[in-house]
Amino acid sequence: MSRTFYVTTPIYYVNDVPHIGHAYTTLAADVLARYKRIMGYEVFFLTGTDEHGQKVEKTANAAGETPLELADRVVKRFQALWEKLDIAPSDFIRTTQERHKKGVSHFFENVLAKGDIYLGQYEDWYCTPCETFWTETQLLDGNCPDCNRSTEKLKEESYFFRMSKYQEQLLAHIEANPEFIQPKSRRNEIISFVKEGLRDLSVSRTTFNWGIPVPKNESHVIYVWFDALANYITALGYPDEDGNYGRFWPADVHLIGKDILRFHTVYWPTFLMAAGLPLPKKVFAHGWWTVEGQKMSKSLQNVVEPNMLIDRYGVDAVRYFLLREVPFGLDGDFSQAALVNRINSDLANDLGNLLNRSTAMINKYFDGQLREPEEMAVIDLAYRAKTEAMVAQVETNMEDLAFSKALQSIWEVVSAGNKYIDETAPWSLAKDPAQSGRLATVMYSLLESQRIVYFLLSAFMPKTAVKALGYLGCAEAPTEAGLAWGGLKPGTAIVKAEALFPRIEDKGE
RNA sequence: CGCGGGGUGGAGCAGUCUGGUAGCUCGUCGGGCUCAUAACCCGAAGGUCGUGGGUUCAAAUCCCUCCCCCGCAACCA
Repeated sequence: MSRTFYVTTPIYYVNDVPHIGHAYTTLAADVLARYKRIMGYEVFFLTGTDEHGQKVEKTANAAGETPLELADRVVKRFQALWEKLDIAPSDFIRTTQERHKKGVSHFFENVLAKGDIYLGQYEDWYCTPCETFWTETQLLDGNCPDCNRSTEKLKEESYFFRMSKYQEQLLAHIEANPEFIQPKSRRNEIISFVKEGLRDLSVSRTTFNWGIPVPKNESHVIYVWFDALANYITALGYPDEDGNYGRFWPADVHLIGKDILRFHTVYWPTFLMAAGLPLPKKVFAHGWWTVEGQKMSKSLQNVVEPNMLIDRYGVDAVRYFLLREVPFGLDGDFSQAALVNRINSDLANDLGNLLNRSTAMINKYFDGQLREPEEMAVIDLAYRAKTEAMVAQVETNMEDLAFSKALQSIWEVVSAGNKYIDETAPWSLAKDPAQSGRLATVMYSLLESQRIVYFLLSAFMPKTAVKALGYLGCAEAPTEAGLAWGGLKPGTAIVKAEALFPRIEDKGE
């Protein structure tokens, strides 16, 4: 029985267009999925779109189209971006699909039947022009915080989820499973939130129609979060126990942005508890990007368009930058200057140049043919040991979702390679025919270390890895076994590499 | 007094739990090398570790005061 791994992104709201934030989460999931596949896991990587809710309904009406037409349009943009980013999900779920609606209805009825959903009265301050309910504390001087007009107390019939009932059980789960909510600061946030007390949650709406109807009471639609969160199981075929659901649930990790932490660590787990289903093993909330030092917002018109970045800098440079620049879990700033800096320094100078000088030398000295290495000297063994240690470090880092650290670990070996060349001075060895065997060993070590580097990098930069491995005469797909030293076969023809990442001279302007 | 995180060389960060030469990346300056994408390797300059006080032989690290920044504070995808 093979090991499985299930990773998800949030499903993105179609009222928004794809930006760097969406790309970030989805990219992280893709890298994790690729890495786990290399390590021999059977991986299911899910992303998709959330298409219900009042905002979608309103936006579609304003644009003179149906909500579904709007969704179809936006879904294409998301899918096109993932393709362009070399992101390859196993499935793409849309909340308007039949499989999802069926699953959600079943999930709702299940909890209803267990008595944890009941019909009651929702009462709060309502802003009629905005068609939005606000809580007492959200109001500004009694007025709507959005439009500043007056609000009135309104009652509406609503189904409620008995969330309060699960407060202690949830707290116990969070405390017994330190890995459940990450990073730790977020975990503390949620613990103190839950300790303040959970109230029952309104899980239906009657003020609009664009959603999944409550079973047997179609004047209500199911609350968007109840609907949306369930995608993680409906995409697997829930409630059908056979197939993917039985195979992949519970999820190994839900990757989310920090803005939707509570929905994933309070609402979702308590829904699952009520339904009697296992909880996801881990929820990881990553940080937020600012852009050139400023908060990303539509009104500032500084929302970073990933398509433009890819066209300008290349897909792998963008993939690398996003995961290298900032520790996953912390906020970071996106700037073109920083991106250019990373490309020049890490990708061109360190990584690409190492491949160039290595493959150039073997072509110059050995006609492009990899020779059998002789006995390794101390310096070679140290370099090899460093390479082998990297594999273990990357494994640890990936387990912690510390993408940035994983890349740092890889770059330590890249740097060690550049230093190794300097210290072994192959150009001197090449001048002395008696040193030919020594030179063969150095060249082998140099290329073999890089082969392993690119095996690991194939999770982060798939296209670059294939290209680089091609120069190294290595066509096999990266596997865990292939991470061991000694994979390159003597006799292999090594091609002199073109620059993987040409330096960028104009600094981003 | 709501809860929590943070303020470290020009920039971004680590180190704080388990006190004892303040470290990394980028940038700057000097040197080396010539295989390479003017790349690479070595070295140097640069910090009273937010403020004030306390504990200690010794504090970025422990305790207290104050200042500043940022999250969370429920139905908002």
